[in-house]
Parts: sequence; structure tokens; C-alpha cells
Amino acid sequence: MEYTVKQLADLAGVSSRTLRYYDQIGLLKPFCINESGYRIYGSMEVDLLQQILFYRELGVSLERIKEIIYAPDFQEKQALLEHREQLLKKRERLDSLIANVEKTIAALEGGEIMTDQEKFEGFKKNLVDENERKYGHEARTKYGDAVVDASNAKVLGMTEEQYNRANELAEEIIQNLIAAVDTNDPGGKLGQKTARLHREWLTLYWAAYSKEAHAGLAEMYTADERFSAYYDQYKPGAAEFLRDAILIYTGKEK
Amino acid sequence: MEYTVKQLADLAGVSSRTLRYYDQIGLLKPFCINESGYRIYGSMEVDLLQQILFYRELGVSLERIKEIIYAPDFQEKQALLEHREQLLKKRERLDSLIANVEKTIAALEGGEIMTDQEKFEGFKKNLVDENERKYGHEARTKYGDAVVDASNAKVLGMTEEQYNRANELAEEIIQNLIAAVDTNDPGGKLGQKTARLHREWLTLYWAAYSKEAHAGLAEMYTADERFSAYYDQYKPGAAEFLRDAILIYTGKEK
DNA sequence: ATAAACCATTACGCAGCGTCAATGTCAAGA
DNA sequence: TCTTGACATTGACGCTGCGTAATGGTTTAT
Repeated sequence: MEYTVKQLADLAGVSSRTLRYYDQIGLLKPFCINESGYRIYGSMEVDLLQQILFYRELGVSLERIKEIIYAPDFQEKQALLEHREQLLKKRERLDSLIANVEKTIAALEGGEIMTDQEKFEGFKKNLVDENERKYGHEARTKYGDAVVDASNAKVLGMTEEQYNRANELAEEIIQNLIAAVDTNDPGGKLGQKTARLHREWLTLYWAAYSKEAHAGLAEMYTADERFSAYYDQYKPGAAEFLRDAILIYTGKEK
Repeated sequence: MEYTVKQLADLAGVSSRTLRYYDQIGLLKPFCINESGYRIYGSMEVDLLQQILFYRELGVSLERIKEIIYAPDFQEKQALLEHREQLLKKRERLDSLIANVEKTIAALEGGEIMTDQEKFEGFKKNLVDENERKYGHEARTKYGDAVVDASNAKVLGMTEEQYNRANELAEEIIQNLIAAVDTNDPGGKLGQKTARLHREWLTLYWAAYSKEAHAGLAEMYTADERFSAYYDQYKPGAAEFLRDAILIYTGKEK
């Protein structure tokens, strides 16, 4: 039995473009080309295509499929084992992604969402004022009001509970930090407790926590004057101490 | 605090290319461009970048992130719910892929692998002979011996158990089919039992079973003379009957 | 002054096709 | 017989999210 591209494509449930592509990359050549230049596939190609689609179903790349199909001594089992590892890793990553998304959704759902603008009137005003003081109208002109407001959206999306919890934690961090700075040992008990609390506090704002991002933020605490000034007002050197504590906590210290 | 591309990039743990790309697609514009044409980012951009990376972590596309960040009335929760659905679908697919790979590995492992060429001497010879009878030397010339032999590789990868089981099943299918054709009812008890057996048989050859593929194969049973001749030799109209039975079984009948 | 380390723009490359575009072929109906 | 419509061909761009040159200007440290 002989098939044209469309016929074989329909049979196999793929597009004719796919078959032409497979021809192009040398994965599945037609049995022959007829006098009009049409690709003609035979039953042998049907079999090969089935094998190809089988591996494709498994998520194997076309390049690898070519090896599998065309190399008689290919280590099929080894390839499958490796491929399985990759799939498991992918699934792990997916799982954590899903968990994070669900966490974020839950945060949006859990409790009443604080749409009460008044509760944040002061907080919001502070942020906006600071931006405007620093950059004046340039920011608003450049980004438009929408963006400036949007940068506060995350905070506005918090529940009252979360907001209060965040404030408690922030207070706790400051107290710990003040005491910890005196120990002069960022890797010590107090220093590490502060870092741990800081992580907890952070996860209220970031749904996706990672050591790298945490360490990055820590670097910012000394690099960005907004932050260093904020922490140093409680105790000189506090920002630097906190950074070091976090770097040790996340295992990213140099 | 102001940053150049590299500084912000290092801070956030992304490449400078990424930042230039984000600028290019309008996802994150620098605060300003200095007299040398350098991109300068401010603390506001740091915040925005953090939001962007947060969503990126969740696997949201940059295009969608742009919507989320820049549209003040964007339905964040709705977006996240939809995104979660997509992730769940992805995971489902991954799960079945993993299951298939493991099944295939198990098939390769379970029992001794039939490397005993002699057991397949006849089987192999038949297939090869048939190919050569039909296409003569063209096939071997065109594909090279490797491919011709490789098309039998799957069969050679079966264990003895599996091979015997496959033969038993094939015999059973024929017996059922012969009896079923007389009922003239592909959707009847006997017809559907045959289809079920056929599926079982098929899964011994295909690690990745799907209704679509099964139905596709069924269509081939009347379209491809190799198959129709094979089944019709036992009873005229058997191939057509089997096709109809499978189409009903898979729910793909028109 | 010179080298090293940054900055810029431009542009190709990746996987696996989807999707035109322009043109040729083939079977069927008026 | 001619037209129509459904097929076929090759060629080329597009998509995602950047990596990776290539080429040339800028800043900084020595």
C-alpha cells in the first residue's frame, strides 16, 4: 500500500507539515518520489513512523529518535533510563511550581482580601511619596499611573492577617537584629535566628522563595541605600550584619 | 541607588542579555539612558524585576507577565487559576510519560532479553523476506542494512515470555474473530471481546497505547493490503469486521 | 597610555513545527 | 474541454527566551 503525505499524515494523526519536516531533517524519508515530485510512503515507512511517534510520545527529541532508529547498536535501555531521570526532574519542578501557584492563590483567597484602602493609606502614601520625591514626575510620566500603583498591588493583595503577621515579624527581626549585631558573629545563634525570621518574613511577600533570591536581596541590603538606611537607623552596621547572616544562612557566603 | 545592566543582572541573578531582552520586548524598561547610551535602572525597576522573576518562577510566559504587571485591573487570581490548570495538565502528561518509560524499561529488564537469534530466525526471516520480495534491493540500498534490521529491533527486544504471550493472544484473536464475523455485529459481545484482546496484544508491541493510535491502526487494516490479506485469509471480511469492532471499541466510529 | 572590563547594537541559532505564499498536479463535474 | 477544488511542491518567516558571537565605543584601573 502506498500513501501520499496527507494520507499517511491522516493515518498517523500528524500534520503533513510534520512529515515534510521529518523528511527534511532526515528522520523519515519517503519510500520514493514520483514523477510529479510527490512523496510516496510505503508500509515500511508506516512502521518506522509508528516507532518514531512512540518515542516522540515519550518526549524524546527527534535528534535522539534518529539515533535510536538508525543506530542498530544503540543502548536503548540506557537512553530510556536517562530519559526517565529527566522526566522525574521535570515533574519535581512542576510539582513545586504547582505548590507555589496554589500557595499564591490561597493567599489571594484566604480571609478577606484587604481592599480597604484606608488601612494602607499611610503605607501606600509613603511608598508613592518616596518614589515621587526621588524621581518626581518622571516615573509617573514614564510608566503611567497604572504601573506605579501596580507596584503596590502585591501588598494590597494581602489579607489583614498576613499584613499583621508581616508587621509582627518585621518588628521581631529588628529586635533580634539589634541584639545580634552586638555579638559581632553573623554565623552565630542570634544572627542565624534573625536570618531565619527574615526568610519567614520574606515568604509573606514572595510566593517563590529561593536561596539565590534571598542571597541576592541580602546583597542589596548594603548596595541599595533605601535598605541600608532603613536597617542602620536602628543600629549602625545592622544592614551589613544582616547581609552576612543571610549569606551564611543561605550558604552563599564567599 | 542606580544600577547598570550588569549590576542589576548580578543582583537579580539573571544575565545582562535577559535584561536587554526585557527592555526590547517592553517588559522592563530602564529608568533612563545616560549620555553614553547606557541603561540605568533605579530601585523601582528592582522591585518590578522582582515581580517579574516571581511570575517567571511560576512558569508564566513573559507576555502574560507583562499583562499582569502593566494592567492595573488584571484578574490576577483568574490568571493564576488558569495557569494552575495548565500546570496540572502538564503534570498529568508527564505522569503518563513516566509510566510509559518505566513500562518500557521493565519490558527490557523483565526476564532474559531474547538475544537468542534462533528463536526468531523464522519470524525475522519472514519479515525481511517480505520486505525484500516487495521492494527488492531498493529498500536495503536506500536505508542501509541497519535500518531494515532495526525495524525488527523492537521484536527482538521482547522477552521469551512476552513473545509467547503475544503468539497466544494472536491465536486467540483469530479464533474469536472467526466466530465473531458470523454474528455480523462488530459492536456485539464477541466483536468487542476481539477488540479488547487486540488491544492487549497491541500493548505488547507498543509501549504507548492510545485510542487514537489503535483506531488509526484499525483503519490501516482495510487500507493496507498486508493486513487485510492476513486477516481475510482466515475468513473473508475479517479485516473489515475487525476494523469496525476496534473503531466501536475505541469510540472512534463515524 | 594601555589593557581589562564594561557598555551598546545587530543578528544568527535552538526545537518543532504552524502558517502563509506562490505555483504545479490531479480527479471530477458542467 | 474547461474549470474548480483539493491536493502537492519548495521556500521562508514566526514563535519562546534568551545564548552567543561580532564589532565597536566607554569607563576604570594601573
